[in-house]
Amino acid sequence: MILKSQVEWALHCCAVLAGLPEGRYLSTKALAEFHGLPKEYLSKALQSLSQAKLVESTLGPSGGYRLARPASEVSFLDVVEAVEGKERSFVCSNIRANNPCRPEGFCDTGPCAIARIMWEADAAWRAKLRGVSLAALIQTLEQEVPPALWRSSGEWVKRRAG
Amino acid sequence: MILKSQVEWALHCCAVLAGLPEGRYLSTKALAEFHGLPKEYLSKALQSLSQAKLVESTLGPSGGYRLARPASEVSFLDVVEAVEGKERSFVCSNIRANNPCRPEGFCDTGPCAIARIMWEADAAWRAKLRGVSLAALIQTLEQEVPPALWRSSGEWVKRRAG
DNA sequence: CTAAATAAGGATATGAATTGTCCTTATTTA
DNA sequence: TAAATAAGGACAATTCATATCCTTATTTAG
Ligand code: SF4
Ligand code: SF4
Repeated sequence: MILKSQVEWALHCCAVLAGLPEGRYLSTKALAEFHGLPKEYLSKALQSLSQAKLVESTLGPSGGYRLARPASEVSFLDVVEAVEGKERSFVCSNIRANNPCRPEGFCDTGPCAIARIMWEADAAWRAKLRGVSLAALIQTLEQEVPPALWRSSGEWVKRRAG
Repeated sequence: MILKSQVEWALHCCAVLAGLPEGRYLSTKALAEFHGLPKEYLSKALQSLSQAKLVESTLGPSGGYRLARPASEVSFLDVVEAVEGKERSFVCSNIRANNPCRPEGFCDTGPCAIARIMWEADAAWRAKLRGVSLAALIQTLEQEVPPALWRSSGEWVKRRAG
């Protein structure tokens, strides 16, 4: 059960977009270069973010993406679900229905305890992700990333932002 | 990010084994019939449980599996990790190393904030699963499963237990 | 106005993981 | 002694993640 690498890519891209000067856009090409990723495939992840309304896009030279909301109002969960989907990680194939002791036409009432427990764990995972915003991430990164690298990266991004 | 169906199978099998009379074994064949699953493939899941020391096995007629510990001391997490592995769901491919602004030979100190946050969510998921034992599951099931079905299933299992 | 740059997305190829089957071997009990 | 079983190796089928290529419509820069 491994998250797709697009989740990591999307989180990194959102972190960069969150540091963009107000109103500017950053293109797929720039984001791909900055992270050393295949442009065409990264594009799919960005399209997922766009479909989820987390980012806005514009066309043409100086086009690209920007956050559709303040970074404080975009959570990790938003990004993860945009890429990975909202489905729960445990899917019940209802194998209890195969129990040979069941009377004919027996019908279960709702999900069983096993599924409920697995889903509670899933909910705990999502709650944790919901509790962290991109703004909080940026704040942590700013403290942790060496100042020289932080500054040069910021300038690189501004140079490429249309 | 979907858990393999073997997780569901393993949990169901453990639930059945937890209800087994003291000291008896239940075979792969019986477990497969009870759940309507392919015997050969279910066998792989049971082997995982065996390798994780959650169940004990014995050979020959009347052979099969039984829990290696009291049901109160086997958690959902034990079962899930036996089948799905202990690796975290978020893997970091360290794409920050591709940042074109990095000085040559720059070396990061430890995992970044993105990875740490994802791993915290993973830990929350595992904590939830660690908090529920097979004994607790059985108790819930006994309350929820219709008494007639509960009883007939118990008898079916006893008949097949070697 | 024109040409270049871009997002969006369809089609398709590749590789890896999951799911499933089949067979052999060693062991244990009936 | 023979049947039943766990263990596990080999392999096939399917699904999914990853990646590339191409077309289209739109927007801005020049
Ligand atoms: S017992 Fe629960 S997890 Fe298993 S098949 Fe039924 S609903 Fe699904
Ligand atoms: S920023 Fe974090 S998640 Fe991204 S590559 Fe670095 S350590 Fe991994």
